[in-house]
Amino acid sequence: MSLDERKMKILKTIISTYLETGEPVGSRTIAKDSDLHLSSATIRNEMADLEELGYIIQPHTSSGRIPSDLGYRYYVNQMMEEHDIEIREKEEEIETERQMMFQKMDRMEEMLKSVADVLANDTNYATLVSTPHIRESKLKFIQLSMVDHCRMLAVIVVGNETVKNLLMNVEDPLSNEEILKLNILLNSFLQGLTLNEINLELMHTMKVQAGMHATILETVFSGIVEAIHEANDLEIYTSGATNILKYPELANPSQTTALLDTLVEKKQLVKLVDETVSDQEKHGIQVYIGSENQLPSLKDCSIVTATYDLEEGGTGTVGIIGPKRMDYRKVVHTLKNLTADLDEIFNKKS
Amino acid sequence: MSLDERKMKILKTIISTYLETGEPVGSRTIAKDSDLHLSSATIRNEMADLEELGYIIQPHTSSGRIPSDLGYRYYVNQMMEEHDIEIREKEEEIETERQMMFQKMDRMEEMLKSVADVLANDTNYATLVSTPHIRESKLKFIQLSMVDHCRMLAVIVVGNETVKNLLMNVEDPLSNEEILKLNILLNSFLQGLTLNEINLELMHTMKVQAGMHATILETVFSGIVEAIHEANDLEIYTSGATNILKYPELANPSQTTALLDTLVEKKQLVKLVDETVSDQEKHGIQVYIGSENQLPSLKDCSIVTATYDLEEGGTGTVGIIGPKRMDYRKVVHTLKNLTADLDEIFNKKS
DNA sequence: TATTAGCACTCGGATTAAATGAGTGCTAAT
DNA sequence: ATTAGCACTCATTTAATCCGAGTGCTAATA
Repeated sequence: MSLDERKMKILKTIISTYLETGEPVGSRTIAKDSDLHLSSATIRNEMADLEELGYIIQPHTSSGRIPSDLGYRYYVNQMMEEHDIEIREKEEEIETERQMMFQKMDRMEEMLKSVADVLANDTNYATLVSTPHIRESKLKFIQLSMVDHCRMLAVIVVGNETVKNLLMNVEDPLSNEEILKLNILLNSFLQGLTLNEINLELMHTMKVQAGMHATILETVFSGIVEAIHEANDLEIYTSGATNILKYPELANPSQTTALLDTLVEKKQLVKLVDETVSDQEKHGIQVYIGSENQLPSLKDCSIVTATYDLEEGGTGTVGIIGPKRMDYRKVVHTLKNLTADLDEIFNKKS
Repeated sequence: MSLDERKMKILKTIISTYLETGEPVGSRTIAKDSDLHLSSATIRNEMADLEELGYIIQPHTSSGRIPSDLGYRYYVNQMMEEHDIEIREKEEEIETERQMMFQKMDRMEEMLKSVADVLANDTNYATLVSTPHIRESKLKFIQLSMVDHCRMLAVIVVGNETVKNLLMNVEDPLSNEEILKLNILLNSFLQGLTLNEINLELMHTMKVQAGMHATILETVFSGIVEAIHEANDLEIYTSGATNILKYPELANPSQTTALLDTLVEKKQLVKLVDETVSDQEKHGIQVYIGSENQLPSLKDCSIVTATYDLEEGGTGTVGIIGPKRMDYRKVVHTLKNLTADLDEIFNKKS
């Protein structure tokens, strides 16, 4: 026994009906709704087969069937193969709204936050956006300057976007020439280096040349370490976490706490993002159904992720987290558009 | 009929019992627990009086009593008057833990985030921490510099802590002398000014002096506006939002969404913080019980807030949000200590 | 051989009924 | 002024019952 044409059709109907209603689907419903004209009895036989094959599940004897993870998986794979998804609803509106969103923001951080917000609003699921993850950032530029007579500011530019500021107190103010010297020293030695390439020997040489200002260098060095770490670390923004409470199957009190916790406290989500980045294919869109993802607290959810790219080689992630019966078509479509837009923005902007 | 000694004693017992158990308190319980030796019948009479006076409530005929908002209010006021609260449990441990927390952080932002986290962990309530709110920040220092041949970096220092960076593309690179000139121009005109004091006329004069680089000034100006706004805007960090699910009286599905939403999405919380700042007294500790606070979604919660001060005149808020039957003693005590520590840190550090 | 009609059976969920017990208010006695 | 006693209330628990959507199986049909 295998998946013939008719079984596939029935399976599809079961799943899409279940996506809409969230209730187990019975044989009668299908007999009426599907266009193949069969009696409920025949459908029942087929459903028994589908259950044996592992695509659907009966929550209890004498209830309709719901899709198993395998069933969802089949459905999603099928869907991804259809060469293009042509949902066009209100495309223009949405497009202009997005433009607005993008225009207003100048700092990437702010923009990504608002991407998460808008997305959560649009879809009614929880959303997740990570900052681009850059393998190994290089030091681009350093500048010291006196802000007032007892405080010095160090500005450190890493990679292409990250800027780190460091305010430090100094006992006696440095003259303009001294500052200038230090700046030249710092930039000529360090520009273009990664964290690994700044070694003890180099640091020693520099300190010798800096003479009496060696202590300042110390502070600057630790600032550099932090700046580079910061640039490498990925930040995660989430939004719409409470949306999941809208789906009764997820709102059961015992799990809901753990679920919300993972979404709000974020730390665990890093795993998800890492996973995403490592196995990308098909337009960078990934679908994780139920326990296909790493986090046990999300085992009753599905997660759809997409990646966007920075031209410098960084890769960020956008994800949607919802119930297993989420509207995959819409979600995939939305994410595709969104990441396309993001790609464009980041490349135009550079 | 008024609050005599005995009624007060009974009221206190009712409230503190209810704080522990969360269950309505009946007359028998009190007859046994309180040290005044009365029969349950007498207590019942007194309780009827207390109810008439508005201090307690009967959820339904024939159940015990629970405190009304007024009752809580009485209890809290009473408690605040007792000159000092002497909970000493594990004081040293906690103290060292705090030291750790403070040491590791250098950036204020990071530190405040972790304050919220630790606090939420310690208390099992939701917490809120706002960055200091400074009335009217002044521009302290501006510096332009070329990062590479086509990009210019503007560093803008506002108030005492906030630093804003602005990366912009320029068609043709400026020479060192030109940059130097612009820097002198900017600082000599703008240093020490607030947003109001930078007017059109001033801007015009500067543009004339800048000659061909007027367009750069434009960008810098809008950067300044943003930087000052950023410094004035208060940021709010929350943590432990899901803690509220631990209290059954708050976990009812219909309210819980709104509740979590306010905590997670933060925007509304600004109101709370504003309120706090405006009416502070008694060590800056404020207790808002039930609908005493502005936000309808928090009407079944109590909120305890405290303020900490920056020496430059900024004021930040730390708050705890929990069920009305929260452990007020502990919370007030914790907040007092915490803000004392924060004050110390910020003043030592400066 | 594939499909269908018919029927007995299952079982979760909703509805109803009764039992429980913590707690009250009131009255009469101390 | 206090207390013992009693009738009454009402949320909560438990059990009993009903309902109906849905199934699996069998025998009839095309």
